[in-house]
Amino acid sequence: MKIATFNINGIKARIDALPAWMADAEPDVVVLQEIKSMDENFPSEIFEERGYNVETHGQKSFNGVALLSKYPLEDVSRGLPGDPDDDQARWIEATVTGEKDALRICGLYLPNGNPAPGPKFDYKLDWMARLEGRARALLDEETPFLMTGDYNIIPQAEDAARPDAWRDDALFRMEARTAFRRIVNLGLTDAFRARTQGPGHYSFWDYQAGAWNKNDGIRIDHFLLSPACADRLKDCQIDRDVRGKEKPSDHVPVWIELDI
DNA sequence: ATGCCGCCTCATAGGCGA
Repeated sequence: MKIATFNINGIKARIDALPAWMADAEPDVVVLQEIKSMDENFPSEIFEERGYNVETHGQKSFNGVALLSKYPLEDVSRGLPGDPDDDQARWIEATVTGEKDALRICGLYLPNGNPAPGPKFDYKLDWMARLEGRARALLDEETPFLMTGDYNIIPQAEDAARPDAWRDDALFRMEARTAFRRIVNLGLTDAFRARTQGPGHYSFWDYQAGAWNKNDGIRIDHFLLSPACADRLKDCQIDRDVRGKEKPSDHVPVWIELDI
């Protein structure tokens, strides 16, 4: 089962590039972030015509996550538990069943948190505490699971071309990295780092200042796998070439292959 | 020190992103 995550930075702007990449990559499941669309305006038909089931959790103008899956999407749940006043659309989860086992797939768009310090950074840290709570709850269940999406976290210096430039940024500040590390340390596996070590692997390049041409990127789109899920990991890759194509998002897809 | 670029919208300027 091939599962991909992709922050598309607006479904309307990626109406050609997203299906083009999917036709090439042939993922079984796609976890989308920043659809920037309300549910009723998401062009589900485009994907349904290609054999995907579609579940969205959208909002107007900002944020928004979605699941596209060739397998049925069961027990769909929207919104990260822990704060009934949080109306930002950043979390969706569903169960898919492969040939061997069921898998709980959680799609997330973690808050950016800039400027830091400040209320937006506080919201990011609060959100990460809730994410840790959800991870703990899922670990108590029997179903293997993964949590994937745009984490807006640079885990280590090797995950940025210019780590010094990010030192005080909400994506790299110690409080944010520590919160991420605390979640991983529950027993989850960073799928990319389970397969590939060393610097120079990025999933985001800013539109500004020629970042792509200079390969001035950061790795902020991640797969965290539960122990039972990590046992099924066959591969994890970043589709970096997508950044150089026509009208790209500033993020590229990251995908895993699971024997499940 | 800031903007760079590109997304969005009760748009044509301003908020947001990373």
